[in-house]
Amino acid sequence: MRNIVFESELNREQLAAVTAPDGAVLVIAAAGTGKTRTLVYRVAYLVEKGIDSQRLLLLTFTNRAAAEMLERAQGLVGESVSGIWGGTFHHMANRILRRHGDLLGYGSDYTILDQDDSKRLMRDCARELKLADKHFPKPEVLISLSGLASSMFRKIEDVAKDRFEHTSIDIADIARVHNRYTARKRELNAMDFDDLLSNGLKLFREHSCILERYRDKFQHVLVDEYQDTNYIQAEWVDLIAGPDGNLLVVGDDFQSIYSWRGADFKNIMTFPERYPGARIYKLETNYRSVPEILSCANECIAGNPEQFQKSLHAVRDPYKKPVLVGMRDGNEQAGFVIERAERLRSEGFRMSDIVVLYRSHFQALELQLELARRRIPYVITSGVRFFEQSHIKDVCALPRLFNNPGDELAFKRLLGMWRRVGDRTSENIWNKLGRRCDLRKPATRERLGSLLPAPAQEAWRTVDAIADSFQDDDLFSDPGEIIHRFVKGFYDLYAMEMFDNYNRRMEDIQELINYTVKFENLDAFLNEIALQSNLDAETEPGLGAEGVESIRLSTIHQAKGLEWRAVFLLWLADGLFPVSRALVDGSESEERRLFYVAITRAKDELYLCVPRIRKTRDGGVDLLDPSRFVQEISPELMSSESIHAFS
DNA sequence: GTTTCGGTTCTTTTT
DNA sequence: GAACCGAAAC
Repeated sequence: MRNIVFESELNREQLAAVTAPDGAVLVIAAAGTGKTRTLVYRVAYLVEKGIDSQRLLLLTFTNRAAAEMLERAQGLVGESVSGIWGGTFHHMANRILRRHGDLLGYGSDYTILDQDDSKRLMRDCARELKLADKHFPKPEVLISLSGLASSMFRKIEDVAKDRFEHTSIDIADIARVHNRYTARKRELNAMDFDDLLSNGLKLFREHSCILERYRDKFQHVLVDEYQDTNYIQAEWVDLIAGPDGNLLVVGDDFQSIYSWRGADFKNIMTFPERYPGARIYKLETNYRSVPEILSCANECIAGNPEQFQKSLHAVRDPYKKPVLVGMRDGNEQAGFVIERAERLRSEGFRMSDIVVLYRSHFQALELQLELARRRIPYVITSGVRFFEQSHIKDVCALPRLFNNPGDELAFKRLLGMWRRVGDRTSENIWNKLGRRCDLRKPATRERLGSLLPAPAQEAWRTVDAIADSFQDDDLFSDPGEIIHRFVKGFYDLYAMEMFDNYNRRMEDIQELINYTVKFENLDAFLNEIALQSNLDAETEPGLGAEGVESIRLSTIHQAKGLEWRAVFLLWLADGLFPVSRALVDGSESEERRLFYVAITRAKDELYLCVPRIRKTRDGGVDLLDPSRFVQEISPELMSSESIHAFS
């Protein structure tokens, strides 16, 4: 362990927060003020003070944030932080529920429904109740209602009423689907993401002995991005820390961009009331951005007068103003970004110093095409998450079923790939097998074979052979080997027939197999992938799959907490950003916070792209107004450019 | 009765 | 792309 001189490695604001005495601590950390640094040094400080790292709990919102913090902490104090419990709220809840879920009536082998699973399940419930017509809310909407109900501890009827008060939607129908969905999850011994949190809370509320155990275990609780906590998460943190516990939370109300999933920045605002003795520290010295960018950010904050006003103090030297770029359409925008990125590169920027940010995934389409055409390497944090792609879920079905013979969804997914087996057939067979299917038992496999229609026999034989070979090798708990043999024996051919981009998908699967090496057994692997959204979160930022320096393309949400030397912000037009929906449902101020998050990602250069027209689906064009967020910034704070590539 | 196929439509943000 | 829908095929 190297000798850390806290006084010289931190500024006054940071040092005060890092060395804060025990008890409740609130750190208000504006963008770019060294929030992560502060948390990491706090961990180091506690460890140096002699706190056993196993008695630290570090909660974050993303896997990436957790990984980064643990890594940096390890860099500071070495292996002595290896025992720290660090991860997302969902991870921690899962870890605890695996151990004590039986108290809530869950088997310890419960499955976690990812977004795709929940959506399908919800869709099936709606169909079952004959509520799946055009005018009924879509599964995603129903999921989010259920989630809001659970994360705000409100009745589904009330949540639905807020949303559908003046429509023809029958609230009772929503409740019926919701109840069916809840019942189905129980039947499946499954939890969706919201259940992990609400059951985590329920466990603590109803079983004080368990709560005591964890409260004793964790001497210090640290929470990152506290402004994004929802009701449940805040309550859960309150419980595990205890009223007199050592709880340090870090956040910035102005970076609260998750209210649509229940986050409530009142949690951070009311923290001092809930912890009357709490010490409050503010970090306002911004090390990241040049003053010109910060001036724009500060004007943006003023757009939300109902929020706590703050100003970022710059320490960097003046450089140049953010650039407001007017262009005709998406193609010109793509052309501009590429042309300017190349120029930046010739000025000494690395490709990984550059990011392109946008409100919604589809807004990156034209740019992606253009980058691909010109063979410029880029990485994108894609809309479809790695582990939710159909081919990945396909090859995980068999390992899942080996691991948990009661996993109905995995069973149906597996059989669904076989010829002439669809929803109905797999449902019937599942019932005939007694609603579980232990493929490790030869007798079960034989029974399954006898129930299948003739065209599916061939696929069954390969699975039978795989299971058989494992009997000898005792490889049932090696996920990589299961997937490998499944692909070799069946999926390879299947994928070739099914997908036109067969090659790319097989590369993904190979990557998945490599990824399994990290895990000791099947259970650990399956547990992880349910809560992991992307593989590339693990790889070096700025590097593509082959380790090539690349430009990153990302939604603003996914860029939170990160920084780049140059930021391009696309589609700054009213209706696109802010999205039109936000303007009717009153979330304009959240969009403005999102805009703030976007511009504060930039260290040196910021390009605000404002296209004037957009092609509509039917081949016409939409005239766009520049985003109100851009118009709110005083013109003299920006320099203007206009692109006329084709005129 | 089920599955498969071919055409059409849509795309906010994440664990 | 992928989810959905209706029509054709098993």
